[in-house]
Amino acid sequence: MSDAQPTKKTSRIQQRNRTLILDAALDVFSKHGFRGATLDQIAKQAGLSKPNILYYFEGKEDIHVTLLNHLMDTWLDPLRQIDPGGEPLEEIMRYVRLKLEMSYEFPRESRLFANEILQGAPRMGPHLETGLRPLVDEKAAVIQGWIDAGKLAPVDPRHLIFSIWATTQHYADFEAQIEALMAGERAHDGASAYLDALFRRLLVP
Amino acid sequence: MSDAQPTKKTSRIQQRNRTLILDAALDVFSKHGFRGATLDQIAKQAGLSKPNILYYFEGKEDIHVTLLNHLMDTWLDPLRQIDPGGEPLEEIMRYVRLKLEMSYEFPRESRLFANEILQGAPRMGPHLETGLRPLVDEKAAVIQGWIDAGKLAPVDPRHLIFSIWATTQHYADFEAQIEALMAGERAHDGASAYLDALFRRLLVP
Amino acid sequence: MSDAQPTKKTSRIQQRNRTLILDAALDVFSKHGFRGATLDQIAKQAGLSKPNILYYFEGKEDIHVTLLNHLMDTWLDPLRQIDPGGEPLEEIMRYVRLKLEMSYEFPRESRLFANEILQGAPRMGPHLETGLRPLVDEKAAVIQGWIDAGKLAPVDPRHLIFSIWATTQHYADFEAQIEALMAGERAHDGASAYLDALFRRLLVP
Amino acid sequence: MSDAQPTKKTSRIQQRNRTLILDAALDVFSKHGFRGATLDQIAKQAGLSKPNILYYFEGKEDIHVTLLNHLMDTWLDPLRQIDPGGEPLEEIMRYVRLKLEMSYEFPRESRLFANEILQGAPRMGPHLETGLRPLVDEKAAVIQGWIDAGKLAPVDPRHLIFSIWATTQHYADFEAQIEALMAGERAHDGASAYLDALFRRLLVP
DNA sequence: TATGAATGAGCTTTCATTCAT
DNA sequence: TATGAATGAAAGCTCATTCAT
Repeated sequence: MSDAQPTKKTSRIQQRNRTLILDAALDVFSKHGFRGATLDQIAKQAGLSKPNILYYFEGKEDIHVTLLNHLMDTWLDPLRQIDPGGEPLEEIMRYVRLKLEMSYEFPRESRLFANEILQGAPRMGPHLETGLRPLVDEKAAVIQGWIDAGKLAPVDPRHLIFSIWATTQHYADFEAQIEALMAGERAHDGASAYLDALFRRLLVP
Repeated sequence: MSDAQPTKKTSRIQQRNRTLILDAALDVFSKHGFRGATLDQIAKQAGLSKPNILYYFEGKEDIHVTLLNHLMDTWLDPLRQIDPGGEPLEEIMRYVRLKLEMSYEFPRESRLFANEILQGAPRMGPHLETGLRPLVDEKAAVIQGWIDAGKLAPVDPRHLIFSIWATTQHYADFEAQIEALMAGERAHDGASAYLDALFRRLLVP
Repeated sequence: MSDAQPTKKTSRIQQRNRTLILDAALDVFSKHGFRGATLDQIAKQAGLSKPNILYYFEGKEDIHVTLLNHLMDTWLDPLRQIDPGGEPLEEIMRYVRLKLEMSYEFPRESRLFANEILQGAPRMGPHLETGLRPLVDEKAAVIQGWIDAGKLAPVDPRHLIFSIWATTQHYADFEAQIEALMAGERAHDGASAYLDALFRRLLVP
Repeated sequence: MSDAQPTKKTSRIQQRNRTLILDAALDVFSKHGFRGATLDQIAKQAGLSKPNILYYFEGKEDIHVTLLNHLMDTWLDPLRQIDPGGEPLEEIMRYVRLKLEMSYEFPRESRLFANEILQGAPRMGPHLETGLRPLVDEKAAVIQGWIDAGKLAPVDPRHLIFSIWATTQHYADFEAQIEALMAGERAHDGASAYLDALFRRLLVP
């Protein structure tokens, strides 16, 4: 009835609702894990009815997988930005800095990811093998090249990457513990200086 | 030693079954998180009936809390062993080594703990504030003393501890990811050498 | 009157199902007591699925409490109707008659109530103290006034009320026993005449 | 081994334990009803282990039935004592007095019985029909005889008996309600005088 | 006699999902 | 699009009863 344009291309409202749902789901999944989260919680947080949630997504798992897919893209962006033509030490240090900032700005994303890996990545599908691995291989080779060229101290590039992930994401993933141990202090400032020293001393040739 | 007074009368079979249950529960909880774990899984893995599980423990939460209590003790042992009278750099490096070994030998414990912290530590009760914090405060002071005495390079002791936890536990907690990225290689050997270098270079004055 | 504002929006079907459930629950609770009743029985009797029952009520206890709340209102109505301005003896005798009729018309309600009181009224909450007591105090005072005015023989008004409750509700609460002792005879007619004599002779000054 | 007399005649300890169990069960059953009571509660209250309870009785129902059997005997004793050769009015009034005393001295028994009847007497078996009924028939005939002889006012003997039961047992069965309505006052004294008046006025010819 | 240990059946409740509109 | 209504499956837990000693 009426002019009804071919509405197949996801209307404004559709886009808005999908976003609402994903944001609510990110909150809930990152807080309670996949099994601990309920559609009721997500629906309530999104301000939509439960069946309406399932109009936009095929099920609980679909929401989770969609979140992980979106996440992987932005999550790996800093790593992609490591420039083979840049100044080696500064490229790495910038990566550390970016990852730490992401940990503070997107702790929910960090925890969602941590939850998934912690449980054996049952819903990551091929992402680790076909998405992450080639990128890590590529950047590890870049770093190895820098080391071979004497621009960086000789360290295992993969373990270097792991330790950057571990130390930066730790501030998001283990926030409950850090809060309990730092009380009032904001951990942020100290972390930034500390990690800068940690990796700089490791890597100066 | 060994005259076994009839104290609390936990019979042989009781002790055996409690151990069976706790071991099975450690498996299941560390794999699926608290909410994701079911008594059925635990019972099956323990080879006992579900009501029998509840004969030994008051409920799902009781099992989980018991595990966490047991865990905290052994988990913090390496930190307790840092000897204020020892050689500073070697005390720290031994701590790193011990933590990494625990990560390899007790990955389930590490993941159980990570799961709990990740979700805001809802069942850790007073452990973080009254158990962990004093210990960390104490050891941070020891390290600060060493730094003040010029025995270690000046770094924030708390962030140092966090980074040791993060990097060592990472090999247990993110094992799924590491497996995907290291393929055949055993991460262990490389990690040991890498972390030794990472922290040694940071700390030599 | 009747323009039906969209107040709380209890739809037709909702109202119907809530009524179905409450009626089924009245049956089951009055027959087996709170603990003896099961949601399965209620669901079956109501013709609904068990989870659907819990869509309308928060749980077994909620159903029971709702029934008791509804009940108290109608149950005390005859007592409320005792008119301080009426003819004393006839007011009392009408109360006896009404209570006996309720006992025959609503035996399930009587038994539900009896079950609850018999077990110490654990789910009646404040009803006895704040709902029933003031009403009884008030009516007892009215009766005492009549006695003081010489309109009724001097008796303790509270015990009078108790005995009216006891004798009338007995025909509902102890129906199983009465059936066994009266065989074919309908107890109703006899009861009506008997109680009329019992209380009339007591109260004529 | 040793002299071992033929132990089939229930030893001292057996008798003691059966009594312990029955007393505990009376407490628990009268408080929570049959379904609401658990063997655990009974065992704890009796100070015996659960399996030991089942050594003395065949099951939960057996305990309950045993209690009811014991009960019926003593419960009907006052009715049996009504003496056809006695002074009619005083015989009845003594019965009222005895029943009221039992209500105060054995409220648990009264409630156990009330619970059972209230739920349709599913475990009373033939007691009502073959135990109670003949006795009531007999005593109703006695009373009728007294009425026919002009010794008592003409009332229906069965309803008279019902009302005596109802009014006296009410003080035990509805104790929770009475407490709430009488607050501090002991209901006992008032009840005795009130019921004496109630039935005396009814019955004087 | 007595009891730790064990369990099948059943209970209330939760939850992802579907139905009907 | 949107949502009240409905449900099968499964969860945690209880309990009368049995087993084994």
